[in-house]
Amino acid sequence: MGRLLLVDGHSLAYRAFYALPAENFSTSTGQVTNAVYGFTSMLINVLRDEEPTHLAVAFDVSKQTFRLAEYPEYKAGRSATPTEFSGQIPLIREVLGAMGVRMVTAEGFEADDVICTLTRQAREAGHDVLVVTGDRDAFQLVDDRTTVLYPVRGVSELTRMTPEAVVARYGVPPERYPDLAALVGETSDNLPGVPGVGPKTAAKWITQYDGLAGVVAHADAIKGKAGESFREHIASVERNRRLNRLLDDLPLGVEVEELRRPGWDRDAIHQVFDGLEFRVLRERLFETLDNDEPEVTGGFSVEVARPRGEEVGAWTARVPAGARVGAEVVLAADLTGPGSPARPAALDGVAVAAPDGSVAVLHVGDLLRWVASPDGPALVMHDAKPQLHALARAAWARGLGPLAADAADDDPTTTGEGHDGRDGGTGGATDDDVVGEDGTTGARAVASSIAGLPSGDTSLAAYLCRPDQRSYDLADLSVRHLGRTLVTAEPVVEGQPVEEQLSLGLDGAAEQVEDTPEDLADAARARRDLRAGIRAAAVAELDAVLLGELEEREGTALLADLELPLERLLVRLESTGIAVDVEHLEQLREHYDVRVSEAARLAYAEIDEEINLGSPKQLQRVLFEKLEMPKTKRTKTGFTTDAEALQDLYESTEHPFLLHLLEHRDAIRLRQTVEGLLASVGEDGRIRTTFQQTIAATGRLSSTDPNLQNIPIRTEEGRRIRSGFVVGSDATGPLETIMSADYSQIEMRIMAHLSGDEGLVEAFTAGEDLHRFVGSRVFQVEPADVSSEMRSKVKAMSYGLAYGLSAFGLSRQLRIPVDEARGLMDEYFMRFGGVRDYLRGVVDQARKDGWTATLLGRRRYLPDLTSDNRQRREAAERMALNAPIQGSAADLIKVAMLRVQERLDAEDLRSRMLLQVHDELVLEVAPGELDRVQEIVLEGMGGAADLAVPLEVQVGLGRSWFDAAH
DNA sequence: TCAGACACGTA
DNA sequence: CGTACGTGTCTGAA
Repeated sequence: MGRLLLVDGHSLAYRAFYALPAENFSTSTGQVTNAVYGFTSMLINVLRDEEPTHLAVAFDVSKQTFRLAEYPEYKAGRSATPTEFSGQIPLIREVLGAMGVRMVTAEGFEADDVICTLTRQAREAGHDVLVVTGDRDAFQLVDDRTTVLYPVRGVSELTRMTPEAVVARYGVPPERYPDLAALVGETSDNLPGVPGVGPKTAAKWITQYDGLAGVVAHADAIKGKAGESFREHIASVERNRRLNRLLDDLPLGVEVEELRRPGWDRDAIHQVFDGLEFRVLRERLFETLDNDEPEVTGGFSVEVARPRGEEVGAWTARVPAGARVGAEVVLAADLTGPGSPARPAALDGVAVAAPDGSVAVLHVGDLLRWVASPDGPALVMHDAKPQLHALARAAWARGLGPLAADAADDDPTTTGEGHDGRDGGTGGATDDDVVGEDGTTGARAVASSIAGLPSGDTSLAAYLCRPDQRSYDLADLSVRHLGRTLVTAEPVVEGQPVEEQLSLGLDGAAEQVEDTPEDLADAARARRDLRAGIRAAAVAELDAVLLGELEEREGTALLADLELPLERLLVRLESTGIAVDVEHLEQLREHYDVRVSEAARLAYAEIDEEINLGSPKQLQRVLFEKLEMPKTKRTKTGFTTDAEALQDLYESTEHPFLLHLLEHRDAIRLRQTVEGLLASVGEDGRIRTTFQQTIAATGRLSSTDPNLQNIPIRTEEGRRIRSGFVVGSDATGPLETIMSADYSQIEMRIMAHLSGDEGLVEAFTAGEDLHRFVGSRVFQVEPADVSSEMRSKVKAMSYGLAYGLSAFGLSRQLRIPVDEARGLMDEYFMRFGGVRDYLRGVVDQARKDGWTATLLGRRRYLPDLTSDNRQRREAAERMALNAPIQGSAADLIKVAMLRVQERLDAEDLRSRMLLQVHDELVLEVAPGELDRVQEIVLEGMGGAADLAVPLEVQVGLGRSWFDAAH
């Protein structure tokens, strides 16, 4: 089932022509291009926003139509088409030709009839249809699966005409629209309507008499002047109706399937756009195209060598010192194999792809020695963090001891030992020792070489280029940026019969597989080598392309100096983990469990039945049907039962069920949180999260598996969970305390810095409570006279501003009238005009450039800022307001993390960083190091940037995360 | 079994 | 009709 986009070429070009000032759009040769520009721009927007699968543009071909034959005055009286316009039609056709868009015409008919016919065909084929036209006759096509996008205000905005929208605007359903138009007339077609009859009257009649035919039949019954006028003009009304009926049975000789969106001819587009001197438009077009399936040429074909001993040096010699090589670890078995969720896999070497295209799988020891040597390469990986974990485990397991990059593993039983059995099972080919023939010499160099890996990471590079993408899958990037498919065998999965897996082979082609166990194991290993080899080769090529792209976006330093070092630091945070008091958590679970049962029991007693309290559907039945409570805010599937709504309901009904329900919700959630944490405690009593570095479009980290960035803190009961995160031990012995350090009001400080607003800057240097200070300005009272109510209003507004909050939103949040909210905002902007100017400027700049930027130049691209769809556009505007602020805060804490770790390492301290929670760092401090660590943290965080306002850092200490909070 | 909707925790 | 996330449950479709 697809979506067909049909565009009325003439109608839109015409609109564009009159909407855009010709003098601003002409090429150096004097060719006027305003219509071409407006038309193309609109088309790109619609392609981007609506993502049609099929596409055609209809044009009128001749003046001689059946309508003209019936009514010689049809469309008469139009002023002659200016030559500046008609001259642009061939250019539009050129653009469409280059884009491979099918153009459809029919001799003797209008574009509307073509569109109507194609609409019918597409509907019969089961497709949805979108029609873009400035001709209102098309409204008759609208139904639940056909939408007309009708331009308003030139071509800058399109109105979505659904059946509901047609009814709302004209008072008649879409199929009756032509009846209405026949009565009212259509000036642009020179079809006069009934004098004295406007849309209101026409709609009334049509509804009353069930259509135009009924109106005509009852003509004599219609009273008044309008009725009289109608009777005099019945003939022309009926003629209008004949003329505005669109034809759906033209012999076009086109099948809908032929309209499937074609592959793009990039060269042709470049040529045409060069001629038209469209620069920005070309970028927008390619951005849109790049989001679609690009054309793909061949795949990668590599020969994978497995050099050993002497052969290793021979192979590595082909790589110049410092050259960038792609690398991908070869796992002895897949991580996702059945029954082994997230179990560390053994390493069976590392595939490396040399600049000359040759690929080898090196044993871990050989690779690390090579990297550590003076003529070692620069390794580039894709999503290096999990691979670095595997490498570090492998090195540890081979007797190298904890690595600098991974010094926290103090329990060898969790580090990847115990996979020997599997190695044996897949061929017995275990890796050789990291330590070479020359004994332990060089082990230290090898260890530090891992600490410096990787030199590049293509997933980070891709993320910095386009941080809004959902995933940075190597195969997708390869298709998008290299135009090559990544055909790799799926890794052999543990737990499934190897024979079955291998019989499929690459590309599903049968492979020659002998059936001795040794042969099967060799074949499985060869497949894993090939897979990793192909990926390494892709990484090497992708690296070059993405570095170029990143350079254009001025993000090279961000990658090299921030994200890559941070990735290495995150490896350490993740492998360190944070200690938990399991006993405490187990007691807490029991406690919450009692609360859950008790709340459920009381809730059931109130309603005399045992429903599933976790089912919004069942809750809706009980609340709104059984108990007949007032309806709450609508959701897609009914009425909301969220906590805020339940609280409101309680205030109006005082029904005790609601309290028990809220209590149940709260308790069940806390129990779930604790259970999740308990489930992820490792054998050493520590919890290890995974920090995602390429997920948040603003540049923040995120935490998963478990998420340690959303541990409760707001409620007393929830905070008890934080007491379960405690100070632990390392290999040397127990550490002393947990340290929590957070930035206070980081986002507001960034706002002050970026806006340069004098008042706000002063607020941070005045030594007064921020919100009290702001409140005194807004309400024009002495700071001491700012009431707590004033303070909380101002606080909500200040933070809301960074999110693009509207007066409406503010009124809803504060439960005050919209007018009061608006007054509050006006007053705020009056006092802090710099903030207003800044916020306005951010959106304007982003619309012009296409992106926002943070303090460190991290960009976020927001193409929807020019969308014709108001919802999308306004959503993008709010993102544009927030991205520089949230993103700059993310920049700062990342810088701070690196600064802090740099000092901890330089001074060889045992204390270590455990968690990052957006504006907070959690550390574990070793005995005797407290003062020094506190200095380092205060200096590292406070000095992360030199802003117009000071960066204030609060530090707390305690045996648990709760105790360390302040 | 999977995706979407809902609800809710954090900054 | 306030940004950025992750996780759990329920539900209906596949």
